[in-house]
Amino acid sequence: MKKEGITMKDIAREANVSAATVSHVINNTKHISEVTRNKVLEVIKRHHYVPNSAAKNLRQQSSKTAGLVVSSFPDSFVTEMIFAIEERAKEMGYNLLLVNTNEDREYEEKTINLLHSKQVDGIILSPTSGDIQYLQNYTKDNFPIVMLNRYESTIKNIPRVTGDNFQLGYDATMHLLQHGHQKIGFIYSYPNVSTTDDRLKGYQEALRQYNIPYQEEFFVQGYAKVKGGSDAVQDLLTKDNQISAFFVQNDLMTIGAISKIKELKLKIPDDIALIGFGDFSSSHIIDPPITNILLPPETIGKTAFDMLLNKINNPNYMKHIELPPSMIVRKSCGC
Amino acid sequence: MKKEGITMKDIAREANVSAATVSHVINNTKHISEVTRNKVLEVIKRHHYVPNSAAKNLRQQSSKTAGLVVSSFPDSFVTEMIFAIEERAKEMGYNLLLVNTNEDREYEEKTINLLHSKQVDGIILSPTSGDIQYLQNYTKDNFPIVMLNRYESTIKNIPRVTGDNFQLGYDATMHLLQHGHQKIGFIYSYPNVSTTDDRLKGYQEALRQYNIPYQEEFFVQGYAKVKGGSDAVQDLLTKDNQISAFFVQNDLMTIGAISKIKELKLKIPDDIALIGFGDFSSSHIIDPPITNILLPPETIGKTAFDMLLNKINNPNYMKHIELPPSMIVRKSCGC
DNA sequence: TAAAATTAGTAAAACGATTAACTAAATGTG
DNA sequence: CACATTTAGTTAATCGTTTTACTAATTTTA
Repeated sequence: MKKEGITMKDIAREANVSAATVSHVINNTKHISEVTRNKVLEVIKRHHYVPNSAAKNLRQQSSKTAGLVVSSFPDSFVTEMIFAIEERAKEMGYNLLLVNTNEDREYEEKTINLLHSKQVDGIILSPTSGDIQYLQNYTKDNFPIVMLNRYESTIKNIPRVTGDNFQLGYDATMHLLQHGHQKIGFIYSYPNVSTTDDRLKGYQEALRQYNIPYQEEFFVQGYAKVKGGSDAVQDLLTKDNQISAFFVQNDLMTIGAISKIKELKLKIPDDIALIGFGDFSSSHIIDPPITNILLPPETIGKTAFDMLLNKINNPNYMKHIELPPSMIVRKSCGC
Repeated sequence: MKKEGITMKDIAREANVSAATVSHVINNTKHISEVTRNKVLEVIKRHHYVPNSAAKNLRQQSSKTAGLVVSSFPDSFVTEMIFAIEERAKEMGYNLLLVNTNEDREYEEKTINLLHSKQVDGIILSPTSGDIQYLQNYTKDNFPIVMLNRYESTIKNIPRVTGDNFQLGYDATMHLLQHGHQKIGFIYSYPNVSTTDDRLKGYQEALRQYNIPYQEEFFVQGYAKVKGGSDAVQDLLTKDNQISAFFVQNDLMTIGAISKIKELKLKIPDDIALIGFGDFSSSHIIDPPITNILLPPETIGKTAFDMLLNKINNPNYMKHIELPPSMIVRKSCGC
């Protein structure tokens, strides 16, 4: 499709000025007399002229566009982060190119390449698991990248904002331990990512303080949807029917877990206690209301964008930000 | 930030060929001998060279990027549509520039301008309420736009995919009427948009068939979040405590509505029946499980992208697609 | 009033690809 | 062998801006 649009030259001709003048009027890059300026603006308005930004980008080597690469999608925590980033980008006059890699490392690398070639000014990346050393190709050229929510511990030179997932795992587990639970199932969806790893470390540390040995079979993976939560509960209870509590790592799985527990005619929190991650909106009307431990998606999102902006404006910018978790105590934990 | 990247010329020089040859190798636009091709590819690989797409776009007048402009965000129906569109775009080799207008008409218009100037190949738009005649500036130049989910009835020449919201309103209302309800509250969030209007017409038509006069005060607006749902319920029950059923237009509001109903110590469905829109994942574990009427977000999303592609490839493409609603009957309706 | 400084605008060279039109060498054909 | 065709690659124009370096006219200054 050829879009034979109006160009700056056309505007210039019609306003009897040079293209340079039109450009200066549009960008306020030089003082142009009131009369000329108005003449130009009038022609622009009349034709609904908007400058071609491919040309502009090409010339300026910048696009006022940022890439946002997430590794998974419809879980309310991620959605809200995306929303916050979009909002912040908008405020700052940026656009956002959104890509979901679906936890595919290969695709992630291709995406970063593509976005880079699209002249985005920087990328916010929530990495998949797996080796992301390829990122060093970009960072060594100082191409601005910041890591969102997850990080890769071997890569130190990329700014990042994450939650304090160690603390999160620790707090949630501690809370359940304090209620007297000894066998606590840990249900997660993505292996080998910092969020899971750190929460597990927190979980282990809490157990250690209670002198309870860590049992690997209580650390169970499931598909990050409702079904995954149900299956994980089933799996865990089959392994050991003494398990009396679950700590579930995302909202859909939490729903699945509850649904399975109810299906098994077990009572929450009397037979099984439960803490879920993230404050999804239905938590408080579910019976019993769910106790959640959470991180602030909006803050994480906005911070990520601000970091990216800093990195764009200052190649030496470097910071690792870790936000603390908080807990909304309702009934499912046994309180 | 200047990114002094490697250009095609650099690759050409190093491979001892012309830039044209490099381009041909990359794009397979001309037969190049095996030996030259490999030489070029080797140099490209060695430098991690990726063509500058600002230049490419400028030259080709196309960007393989589509704009996606939504009017609101974190409600699972919209999220899933976005997800589906992103997925389809990816399959088709497109990228997506995502903007949320937050129901702001002015901003919507600015956004369309901006995206247009960014050389997107087309735009998928879920319009705000209000006058969108400005779109005609684009359609008359055959700039590809398709309307998603909502439409504006005065604009006929833009392809669109929506749900059959008349049927949806009709079916939901009918269902409640069949359970003997006479006074049914209709809780919505966005006025003057086709989705609301059409559902209302369906609601009215159903009432008409039962010879029940339409009462405008049962048609109540609320903020599209949990709180909005609670407030609307409160508002309606204050107006008329004979109201025995609610039809709620989005997931978060449904949750708010339930929460308020429970707070008032009313039983669902005995005292108050309820049908919500959209199949959010917690519907079935809420007590009682919620009856939902819904539209298929994935189908709508994918269809929208396919339509856009059609429109991009054929300026005369024109179609209005309307997808039928379906109902998931659980307990909250009184079944 | 002559020189200097300011103002208002322009010409033309980028930016980095694609692609139509061309050339030169190699191969095929009668 | 002479001519046509195919193959492999190149040259240079082009896309639509921005921006540096320039000019010409006007105003200020001494």
